[in-house]
Amino acid sequence: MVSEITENNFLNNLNESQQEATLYNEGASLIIAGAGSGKTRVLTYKIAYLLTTGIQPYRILALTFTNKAANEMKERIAQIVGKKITWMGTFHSVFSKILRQHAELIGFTPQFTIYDSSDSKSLVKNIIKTMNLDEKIYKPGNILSKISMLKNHLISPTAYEADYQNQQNDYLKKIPEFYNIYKQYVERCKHSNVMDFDDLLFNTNLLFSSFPDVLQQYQELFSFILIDEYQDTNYSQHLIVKALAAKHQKVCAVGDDAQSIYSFRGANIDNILTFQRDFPNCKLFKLEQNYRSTKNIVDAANSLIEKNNHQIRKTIFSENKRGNLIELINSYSDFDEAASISSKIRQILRLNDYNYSDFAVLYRTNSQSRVLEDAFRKNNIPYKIYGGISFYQRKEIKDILAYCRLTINKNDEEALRRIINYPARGIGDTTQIKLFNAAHSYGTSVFEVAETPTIFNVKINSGTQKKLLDFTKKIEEYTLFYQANDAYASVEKIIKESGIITDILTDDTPENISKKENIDEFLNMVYEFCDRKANEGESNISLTDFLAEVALFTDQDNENEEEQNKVTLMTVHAAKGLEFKNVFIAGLEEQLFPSALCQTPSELEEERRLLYVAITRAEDNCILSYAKSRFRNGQTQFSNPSRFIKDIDSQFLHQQQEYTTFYGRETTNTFKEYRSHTSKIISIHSPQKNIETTNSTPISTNNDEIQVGSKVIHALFGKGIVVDLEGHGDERKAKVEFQTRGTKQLLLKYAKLTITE
DNA sequence: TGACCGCGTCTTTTT
DNA sequence: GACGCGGTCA
Repeated sequence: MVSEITENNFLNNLNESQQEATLYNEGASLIIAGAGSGKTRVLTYKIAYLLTTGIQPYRILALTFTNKAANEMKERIAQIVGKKITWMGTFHSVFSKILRQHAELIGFTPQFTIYDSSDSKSLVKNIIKTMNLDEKIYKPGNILSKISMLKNHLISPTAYEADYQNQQNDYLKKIPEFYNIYKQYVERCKHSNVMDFDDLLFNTNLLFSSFPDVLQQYQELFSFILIDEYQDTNYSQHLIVKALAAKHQKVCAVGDDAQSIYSFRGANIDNILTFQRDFPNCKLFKLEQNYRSTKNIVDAANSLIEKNNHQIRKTIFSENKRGNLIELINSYSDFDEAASISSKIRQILRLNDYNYSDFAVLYRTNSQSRVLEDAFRKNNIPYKIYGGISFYQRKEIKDILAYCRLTINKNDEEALRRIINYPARGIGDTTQIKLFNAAHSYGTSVFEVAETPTIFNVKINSGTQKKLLDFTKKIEEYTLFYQANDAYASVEKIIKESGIITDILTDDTPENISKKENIDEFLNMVYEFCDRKANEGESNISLTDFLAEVALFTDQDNENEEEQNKVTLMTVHAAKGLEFKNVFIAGLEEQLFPSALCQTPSELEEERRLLYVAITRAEDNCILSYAKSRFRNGQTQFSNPSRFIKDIDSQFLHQQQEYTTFYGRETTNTFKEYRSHTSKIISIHSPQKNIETTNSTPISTNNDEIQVGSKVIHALFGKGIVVDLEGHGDERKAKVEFQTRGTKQLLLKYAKLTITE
């Protein structure tokens, strides 16, 4: 009865193609949903509709890209049909829950803890160090991303070793020891009863393939599966979906190939195409009407994305009003850019009925936020900032979490390493090395060795032994405590008794005060977590429950209430799925957007998609901006406008008159500095709409032109003469004798030398 | 053992 | 500019 009424009501809110996509539930379907085409709405209504057909809420599996998206969708579904679906969240959070249920089958305990990226990196570093390898050759970051890629393709160390080609390649790349690092990494994670982010997916696949009865249990449980943002899933995730839906084929993937921006994390745009192959009777729906943006914004975005070769062709259109042209601001410096954006925000606010929260400034890299923040503070523009150092990455929070982790999982090596001597308790490097060595040779945990060092033939003096015992006893005490108390009480006890709070309160430097505030905030979050769980009907919310989720939290997940009416600052990646009335995209320059690290055609296409995502966040106004010079990596660098600007059809663009943005003293300095450096460039730029990026003279000299004897200018060291050259490609170094700063070795990749004659 | 300093390195995006 | 590392000194 109730369901019929609601069903009729909510389906009226959908257009024809949205309705078709919502109502088709006989088999597999793929919904290609253009930006702003009401994708979330379709997904929400589809789930709501399924619930009205009698499917139980716990039998729907809905996978989203962020926890936040999941929570919002859950709430909306509850509003529409009054039912709460249980299995909804990110791949990582849903499958970590499932893994806990069956952890023992694959050699873990249900209390396994989760390594975040910095824990993983620290472990890799440690392995490299203990293997006596050179960190310059075996760069932990590179090694880790290679490991991550392998795991995302389900290539275990054993499988890696089995393929002779791999060793051959590593040998050629001069990292022959890679396999051993990978092997050790996996072994040590397992010994530590720990999974990293990729393991959550890898081990789910392992669980399903090794235990068909477990797989079958979930195949039967989930009678319908929906996945959002399919273009950003990786192979490992794709296989999980394939396995779970293999029997009933009731699966619906929603995505937009044009918005695929996570290939660096292993996401594969082709999963969308593979999806159709894996589910042969898959029905394809396209949502092409954009409800979000003005015609100009949609047309401009279309004209940009057309320049990509690799894409599913579709026609996104808008029936909204034409709207304003995309505006293009150019500035002399990043500093000016920030000032221009501030004054532009003020201007739009004056002329229209907007709030601060209707504005967002998007950028390619987090480091760009700094100048913007300064300008906003100066201009009294309230702002909130996402990204950068995550709350959970702050030292004081990680320290507390490490105590918590060790409390429930004594094998968690990175947690132990972090706190065994923090706060300082006289267990120094020498002792620690002895403990770790013994643990590895006896194949036991470091914690166990620390408890009873003599059993493992570790020779330490009685003083140190006493200190170790104090430490392990303390942790054991927390363990007993958490088993009988709730998460809040446990965390509170740990904060108070571990000595962390005492250490921070010893003196009241501003850093310590802020640390104290963060700790209070953290405790508050634990409280809210318990509160929320209690409201959801769970009792005995323990530290394990909290830890199981906290590792997968991100900053976006805990929006503050006070953050209401503020301008949003974030990276384009973080803006995925969001929309704002007015969007600024800052730093549209070569070397920055597209990033200097993206060189191959496919990488450049991803950068272009990234800009497409950025532009399509805008509802009413979209303003692009670039600066001629930018303070980066400790020095002023010059660059040309982004090639992507000329990818946008000029009929949708309005370029502000050149060089109108002068703000304050700093600008004048920058301007002078700029002129003195590049007196040529000023005349190159014609004040026309179309910007010629291809013909403008590059500001820094092509490195190949530099020879021994070349007279050069360096932005910081001034004039000099090249006296020696060595290396090739990115490694190419020049020895330069500067007139006033002596002789320096410079990596040409970074030095940006200019030949003067 | 810990605090501090100076040097060199490296700079993308994040579940 | 920020960070990590290694060396030095108390």
